[in-house]
Amino acid sequence: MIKVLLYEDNPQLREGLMMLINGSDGFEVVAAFKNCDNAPDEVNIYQPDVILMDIDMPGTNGIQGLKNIREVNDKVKILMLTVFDDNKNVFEAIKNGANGYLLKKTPPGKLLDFITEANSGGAPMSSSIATQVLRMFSDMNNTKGVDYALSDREKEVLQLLVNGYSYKMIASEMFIAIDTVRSHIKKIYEKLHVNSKSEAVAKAFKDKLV
Amino acid sequence: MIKVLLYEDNPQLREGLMMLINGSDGFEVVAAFKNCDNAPDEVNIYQPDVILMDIDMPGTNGIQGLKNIREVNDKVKILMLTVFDDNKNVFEAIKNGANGYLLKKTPPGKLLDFITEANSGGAPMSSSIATQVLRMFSDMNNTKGVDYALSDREKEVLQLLVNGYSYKMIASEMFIAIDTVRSHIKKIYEKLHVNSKSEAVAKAFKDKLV
DNA sequence: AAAACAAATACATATTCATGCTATTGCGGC
DNA sequence: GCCGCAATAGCATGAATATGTATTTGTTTT
Repeated sequence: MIKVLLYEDNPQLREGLMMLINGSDGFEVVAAFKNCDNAPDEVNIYQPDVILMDIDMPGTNGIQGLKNIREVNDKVKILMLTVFDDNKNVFEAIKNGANGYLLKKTPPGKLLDFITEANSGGAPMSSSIATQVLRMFSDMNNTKGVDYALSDREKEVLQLLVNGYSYKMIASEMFIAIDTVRSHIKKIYEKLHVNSKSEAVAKAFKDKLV
Repeated sequence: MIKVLLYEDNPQLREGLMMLINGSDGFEVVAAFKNCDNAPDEVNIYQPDVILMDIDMPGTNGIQGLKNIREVNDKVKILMLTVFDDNKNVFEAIKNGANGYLLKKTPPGKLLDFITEANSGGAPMSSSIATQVLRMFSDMNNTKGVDYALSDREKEVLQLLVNGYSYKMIASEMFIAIDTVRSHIKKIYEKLHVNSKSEAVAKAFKDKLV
């Protein structure tokens, strides 16, 4: 028996979900609330397996509710429910430990599957959400950004700068004279359009050169 | 009719998949190959809607095949197939524009659903994969890491350092004396366990303090 | 072959940094 | 009321950095 806790402000939808879930073998709604202002306490009391959490609720919204619950319990599976697959909320929810993200238009049969899936450690997502997540992921990791046309040697020097090496240390690390280090760094500054070590380091991080 | 292109080195599995897909209404295998050494050309010739791509293949592996195809075609949907849900490959595949990631143990009926889902713009994933993706995502964005107990003022100074300001500029920006800037920075260095501006900047980025 | 560029080295100088020590003020906790 | 701490400020000194100019030696491109 999977114990479900429900947070949904719309009375019709809340009742509908309760009927659906309670009417299905192996599922049970242990409680349902119209806001998650006291979610952490309620989770403690009812010890659900899975929580269905609406995103848009008056008072404490779903994301905040998620955070509050996660502060006291990182074991219960939390599925976020929303009307729109808007980028920002998806991102926030995932960051804060949601186990899945479903659109409200998910058909009832599918919803029960998703609850089961979450309960057994899966990460159910409506397909449009999954697509977004993959896109965010690949965007985030493919920034390889601007090409400053640094020479190999200059890249080496920059790498060492980022590691916090002084000119002197770079010189001995690379077996070259300190004056050579200077000229490399000057060239790097020109190419990156900066004029200090820390700016170069910052730029290296921002543009994922390292 | 969804046109499917198949890359799978295991003859039994390849035949099995062909039979399954060709035997189902609305699906058709346009071609099947035991390696993806010439994948880009083959994609051009057969114009499939969806590609099922095994990860572990002799010669060009699935990830490399994915990259090669994506260089000439970013429209065709590519589903990666694998025996293991190993972290590194999932990550690589997603980065390089895979549309979904399925375990080979996916039941046949489900597989057809997944192909349909991919074809209509979704991102089908076996649930254990989806769980991994979410975890990677949240790890990556929740590093809020170590707490160095910087005071508010120290955080301001660090922020300006990261922006490439000199002590003098920070002083005038914050309306304080340059010696005060020094004191703050000395304190920051102690707290971050560094001893130069660029190390502090690097640490700020690494530990997502900014 | 000439031109362009990368890598290495050298010297000079002004500015900026790192570090030590000291000291005042104001605020919150005990 | 005393203590600790954050924020402020000053002074001194040696080390590191930024910038300009110049030369030599290979490699690659045209």
